[in-house]
Amino acid sequence: MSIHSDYAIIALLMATVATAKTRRPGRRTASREARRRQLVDATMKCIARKGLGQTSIGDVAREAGLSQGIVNLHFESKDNLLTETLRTLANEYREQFDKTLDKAGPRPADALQALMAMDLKPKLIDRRKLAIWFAFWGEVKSRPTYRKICDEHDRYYDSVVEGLCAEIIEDGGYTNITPAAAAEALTCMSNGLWLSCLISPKDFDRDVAWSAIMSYLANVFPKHYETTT
Amino acid sequence: MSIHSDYAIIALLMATVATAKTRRPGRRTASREARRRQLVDATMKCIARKGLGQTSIGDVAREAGLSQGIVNLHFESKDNLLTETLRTLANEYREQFDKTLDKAGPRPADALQALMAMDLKPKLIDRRKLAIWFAFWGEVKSRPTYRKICDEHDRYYDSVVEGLCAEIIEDGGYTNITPAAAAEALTCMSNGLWLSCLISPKDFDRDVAWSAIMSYLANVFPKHYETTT
Amino acid sequence: MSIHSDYAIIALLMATVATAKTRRPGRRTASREARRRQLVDATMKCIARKGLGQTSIGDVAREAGLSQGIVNLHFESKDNLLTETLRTLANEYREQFDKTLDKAGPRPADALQALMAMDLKPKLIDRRKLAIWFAFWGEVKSRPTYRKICDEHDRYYDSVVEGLCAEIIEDGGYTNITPAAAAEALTCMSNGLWLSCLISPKDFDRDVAWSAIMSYLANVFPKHYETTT
Amino acid sequence: MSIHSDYAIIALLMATVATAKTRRPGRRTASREARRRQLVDATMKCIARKGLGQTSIGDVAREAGLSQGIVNLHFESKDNLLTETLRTLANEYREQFDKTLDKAGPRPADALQALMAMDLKPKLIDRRKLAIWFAFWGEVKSRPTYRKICDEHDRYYDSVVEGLCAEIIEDGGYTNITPAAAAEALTCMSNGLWLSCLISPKDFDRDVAWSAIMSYLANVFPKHYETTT
DNA sequence: AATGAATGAGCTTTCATTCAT
DNA sequence: TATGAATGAAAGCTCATTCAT
Repeated sequence: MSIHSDYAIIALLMATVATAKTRRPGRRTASREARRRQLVDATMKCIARKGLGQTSIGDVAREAGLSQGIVNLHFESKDNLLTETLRTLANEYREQFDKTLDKAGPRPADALQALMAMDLKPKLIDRRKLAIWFAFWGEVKSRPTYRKICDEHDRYYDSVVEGLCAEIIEDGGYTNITPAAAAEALTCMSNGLWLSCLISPKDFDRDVAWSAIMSYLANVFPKHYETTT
Repeated sequence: MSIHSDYAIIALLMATVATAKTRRPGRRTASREARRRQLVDATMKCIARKGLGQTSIGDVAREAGLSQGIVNLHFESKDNLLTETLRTLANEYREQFDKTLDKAGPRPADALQALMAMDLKPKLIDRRKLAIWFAFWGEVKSRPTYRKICDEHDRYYDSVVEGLCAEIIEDGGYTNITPAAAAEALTCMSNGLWLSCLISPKDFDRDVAWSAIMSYLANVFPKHYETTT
Repeated sequence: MSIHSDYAIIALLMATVATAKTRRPGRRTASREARRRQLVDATMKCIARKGLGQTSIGDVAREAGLSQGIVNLHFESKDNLLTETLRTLANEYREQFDKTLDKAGPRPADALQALMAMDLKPKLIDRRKLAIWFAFWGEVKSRPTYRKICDEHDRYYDSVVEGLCAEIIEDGGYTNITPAAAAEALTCMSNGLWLSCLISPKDFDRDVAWSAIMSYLANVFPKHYETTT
Repeated sequence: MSIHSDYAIIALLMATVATAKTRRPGRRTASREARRRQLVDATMKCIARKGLGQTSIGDVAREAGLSQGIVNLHFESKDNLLTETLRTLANEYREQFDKTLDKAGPRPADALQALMAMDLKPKLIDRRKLAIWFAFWGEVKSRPTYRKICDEHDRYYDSVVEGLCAEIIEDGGYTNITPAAAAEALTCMSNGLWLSCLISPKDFDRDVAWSAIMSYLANVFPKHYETTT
């Protein structure tokens, strides 16, 4: 991990360590974890294709090529499966996030740009994944558990971005903006771009999206980013 | 309507005029429309409280203080009710939007700021309303009808904002940004702020959100907006 | 009426005089009867098209171009409507039957042949009418009222046919058969032909059907009917 | 099988071999088939007692002593259950039919008489079974699937009877009738007798019915059947 | 006499969950 | 560990009937 991950580590400590599952050591554990992951993957496919409300336990089992009872065997309830799916989704994102941070090199400006770019990468912004995120966000209000997971996930993201902005602001001696406001603007832009991509996939233009982000960076942090209209 | 509504009118023409229903004049029409509206309102309340997937036709009827069969009597299917609800939600937003545009006065910069402010107004950004938007966005991928309505709605918003940005850019002779990129950045920020508000209501700070938006405007259009950190 | 109608009269007396409705004399009576008949006709169309089980009161009202509540206003219940429809169906048949008998002339053999021919007439044996008969027969077992009406109707038919056969047998001095058996054979054949027409409309051949009946008459009453293979 | 079954075989080939289901061999198959049959039996009982239109899926499940969901588990829809019930009814009849043909011995006249007798046998002509046949016939017009099954069933019956008549006619050198007409007359008489039995069970007299049929045979095929008035 | 909005019971169907194998 | 038959609660929808207008 690079130096910037310090923020990541802090954020990690802030967040409830929800992923620390009780892993019984032993022969069967691996197989058990594999089955769970297989089911979570099947769930994601189903949600992306049919939507969260239309995804039944039977669909998931069929998608995974297994039998009816399998989900309750491994997750005890549909609720657990969905929660686990959301957690996995968030973890996957975080892995990408941390990897991106690692690769970006030591300069905060590069790291920030790399993170913004990541959110627009075709792999991540593919509509199926977006659909899953929005499916869960759609239930956030009525499902405290989902809200909590998303909240942790967001806080982690925000804290890293805010840290990077703080470094850049300090480095550039900018007085036109606070780290918090800059981070808020950037993260919100990212999320908003996802919505555009979900709703108007045909009109969605990665270049315009990218120039929207870069125009912000170039105008707010002119010493660090060049205007490239 | 002020001068800025020209964009609104253009956008209006672009959008399918879905609301032009054939209303037979007569005694019962009013009552019938009122019932439909009553049911749509009840639906919104239910979705906000329990989520879209957990809202049954029975819940809606109970919320409205009417009988089981009432929804199918007036909407023929749950699907129609939900579609109508989304449409009503979008129409309500548009009314607010147009009214805001009207009140803002003749200067594009004022109009743009007023629109941004509107999205943060407690009344509009109240979590219940947000929850409904996200509930529908969560189904957009698997429900083409929802997608279409949201798409039209977004296009209207975008076209107006882009028009305002174009006026401002021309007026200020800005070369650092295109109208499209500025509009994309602003609309995405708005949507992203909604997500923050939905997911982290306790941490959501209207002032930070507002300064995020204003910092963008002040930096991108410095001749039109003052820095107010 | 011709002489053969004596049997008709006897049968008539045997049958419960179910059709004697309480007709209040007065201005509105005619209009009221007309509405009832209009609804009965609409019912027949619906049953022919969609089947008895799939015909709702709403369908009937729509077919008649009237409003929802009209059936209950004029018949008090769906049950009454259906019963009245069956009665009307039977009455229509009887009118045809009596008219045929009237036209057939004084000789029993001619009358019998004319009745048999009537059952095969395109107008009567049109599949829509058959469908209605079978729709009611299908419910006979579980609906005593239907059974009663059909029973009366059949008894009338049988008694006339049996009477004609008796005359023919006496006239020809036949010893090979009883009137009851001959009548049973003929009426059953008629009904059975209807079933063929209903089930295999494309293969149903009126000529074969007619020759089946005539072969019976020619062989059983050789002095009265000629073989016409 | 006796020699007469040749016709049965031909007819069998003509008919769509709908019963050849893909039965996966294995443990559960037997049990699954048994459940389906149990449900079909329960359906027959319900239809006989309450009529087709009044038979709900819940009634069938209760009759079978099982739970609500069982029918949709094994048949996927009520429609499938009813279709399967009709098919089973037709198959049962065919089994009886073939068995009767087998037992009747080599002479066509005997076989024909045995078939006619079979239709009047108390076991077969019991009103409950008749009610089921008529229940389905009542829906034939509006349900193409029912019509098709009944059509196949009838064709089989007809082809066998017509074959027997052809043999008898050739053997006796009869010129008074064609095989087709004779077969039509006989099958129609059988069906018509069922209707009598359904509608006027108290007046229905097996002896009269039988003498109606025999009178036909004796008069049309005098060399093969004796007059027994 | 006629309408059509409203009701609520009852239907078919779906589906999370249980459990014997 | 895995299966899939079975359950039963709950869902959406239909419809005969009622009733204010």
